[in-house]
Amino acid sequence: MRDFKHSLPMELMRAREAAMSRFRPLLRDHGLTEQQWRVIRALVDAGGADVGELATKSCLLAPSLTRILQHLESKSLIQRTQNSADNRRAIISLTARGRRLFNKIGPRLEALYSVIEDEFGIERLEALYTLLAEFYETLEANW
Amino acid sequence: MRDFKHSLPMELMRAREAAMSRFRPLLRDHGLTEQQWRVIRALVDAGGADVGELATKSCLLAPSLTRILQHLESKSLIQRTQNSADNRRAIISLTARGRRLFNKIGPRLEALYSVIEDEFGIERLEALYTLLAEFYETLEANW
DNA sequence: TGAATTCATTTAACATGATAAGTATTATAG
DNA sequence: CTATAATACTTATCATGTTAAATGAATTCA
Repeated sequence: MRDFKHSLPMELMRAREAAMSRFRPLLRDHGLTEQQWRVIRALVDAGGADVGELATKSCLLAPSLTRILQHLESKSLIQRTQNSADNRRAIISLTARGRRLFNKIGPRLEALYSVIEDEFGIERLEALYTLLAEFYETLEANW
Repeated sequence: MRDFKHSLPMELMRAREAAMSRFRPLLRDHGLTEQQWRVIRALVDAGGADVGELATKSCLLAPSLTRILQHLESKSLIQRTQNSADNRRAIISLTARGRRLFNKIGPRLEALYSVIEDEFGIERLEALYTLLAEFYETLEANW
C-alpha cells in the first residue's frame, strides 16, 4: 500500500494550514473566523449576492453559510435586501461597517500574503496555483 | 487588490474537497468520517502510538483527536494500553476489529485513488505533491 | 525532597463541516 | 387554474476545528 504520508488530501490540508496559521491570528484579533472573512471578501468582490452565489464564491456549504450570515448580521456587518423578483433569495450586501472592517483588515492580510510570496517565490506559487486549478477542473469534469 | 478567486488557501481547499468528495461516500457507508479514517490509517502505519504522535501523523488537533479516540474506542476499533514508563501517555492501537475494517476499506480507497492518478496523470500528481511538500516546508521553516 | 515548572492530555465553549429533513416560494404539467 | 415538482434556503443533528483553561503526571531545581 502507498505510504500513508504520501496522501494528497493530507498534503493539501497541511499546506493550507501552514498558510492559514499566519492569517488566523489577525482575523481573530478582529473577532472574525476565516470563514466569516471569506464571506466578507466574497461580498466585496461581488458587491451583493444571494445566498447561493455566496456559498459558491466563499466555498461554504449552505447550512454553514446560513449560520455565518446570521452571525454577521447580528454584528451589523451585512444586511439583507428582499428581492422582489424572487422572494426566496434575499440579496446580501455589506454594511458600511462591514466595508470599514474589510478596508482595515484586507491590506494587512495582503501584506502577510506578500511575505509568503517572497519566501516561496512568486513563480513557484503560480505553478502551484495552476496545478491546483487543473486538478480541481479535472476531477470536477470527470465526475 | 488581488483577485478573490486567486487565493491559495481557497484553491487548496477546493482541490482537497474535489478529492475527498470521492472518498467520503465509501467511508460513510462504513460509518466512518474522514478524520476517523486518518486515525485508523495512522495506527496501521505506526502499529501503536501515543496521542501526541497520533495527532501529528493524522493531522488532527489534540481536542479533536481526544473525541475521535473516545468514539473509536466505543466502537471497539481501537484500544488503550497503559504506558508504565509515563502514565500520561497511553499507547493507542487497533483492535482486531479495527484491522479488519481497515483491510476491508483500504483497498477500495486505493482503487479510487488510482482513478484520480489516471485522470490527472501520475507525473503531474507527483509534481503537485512535491510543490505542496516544499510549500509546507518553506512556511514551517521561516516561522 | 518538595515546590514550581513543564508536559501530555482532556474539557469546555463556540464556530463550522456534513448529511438529512423541513419550509416557503416559484415553476410546470395537466 | 391547480396539484405537483423543483428551487432556495433554513433547521436539526452529530462530528470536527479552534482556542483557552483545567487536570494529572513527570521533571527540575533550590
